[in-house]
Amino acid sequence: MPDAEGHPERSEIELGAVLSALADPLRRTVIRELLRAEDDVERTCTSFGLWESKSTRTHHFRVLRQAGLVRQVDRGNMRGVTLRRADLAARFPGLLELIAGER
Amino acid sequence: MPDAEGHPERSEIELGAVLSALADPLRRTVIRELLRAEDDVERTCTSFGLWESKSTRTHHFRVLRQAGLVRQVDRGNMRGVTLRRADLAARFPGLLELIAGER
DNA sequence: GCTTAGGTACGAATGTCTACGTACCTTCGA
DNA sequence: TCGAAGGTACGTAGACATTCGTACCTAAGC
Repeated sequence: MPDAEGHPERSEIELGAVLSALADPLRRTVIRELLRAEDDVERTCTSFGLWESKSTRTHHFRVLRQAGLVRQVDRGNMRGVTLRRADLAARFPGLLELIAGER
Repeated sequence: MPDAEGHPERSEIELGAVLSALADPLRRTVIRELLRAEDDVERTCTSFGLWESKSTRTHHFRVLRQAGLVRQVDRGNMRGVTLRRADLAARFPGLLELIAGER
C-alpha cells in the first residue's frame, strides 16, 4: 500500500492547489459525480466512467488527493474515494456549488 | 491597437478557463488587487507591482482577458484594466469572494 | 521631431502537465 | 494455486505554460 498518504489537513488545503486541480475537466467531472451522490459515498476509482488508462486515472486521483479535494482510504484490494465535503465547505464556502452548477 | 479583443460574452465565460486563469498565483494577485478597490476602477497593467517583465505581464493579462475575468479597453497609449465583477458574480456566484478571502 | 512610458507581437528556452505502456502489488473468487 | 480486478510506480513522449529578450507601436511632453 504505497502512498495512500498525501492528504493535507483541512487548514493546509491551499486555494491555488484546489484551483489547479479543478482546472482539468476530467477532474471536475469526478468531483461533480461525487457531488451528485447525496452523502459521502465511498466509490472506487474505476466507477467514474472508463475514460483514459489506469495510470492516467491514478495520476488524476493523486492530484485530487494532494490538493485536498478527495480522501482515499486503502481497502487493500481497492481504494475508497470520498469527497472532502465538510473540509471544502469550511475552507472555501461556495466552491462546491460552483462546480456542481457547471453545465 | 492589436487585439484589444478576445473578450468572451458573459454567457460564454467558461468555468474551466476561469479556474485555469485563477490557478496562477500572479493572476490571483491581480484579481485580488482589483477586488480590493471598491468600484470598477480602471487601472493600468503596470500599477499592480512590478514583478516580472513587460512581455510576461502582457501574457498574464491576455489570459485573464480571454478567460473573461477582466476587461481591457484601449486608451491608445495605455490599456484600462477593469474587473468584470457583475459578469462574474452573475455567472459564478461566490467565486470572487473565494479569491478575495485568500490569505 | 525626439524621447519616454505603457503595451503588444513574436520567437526561443525552460518547465510543468497529461497520457501512456510496462511491470508490479494486493485481494477476491474459482 | 491460479487467475482476474483494482491500483500504484516509474519512465517516457508530446502538449501546453511560463518566462524572457527583442523589435515594434502609440500617445504625451519637451
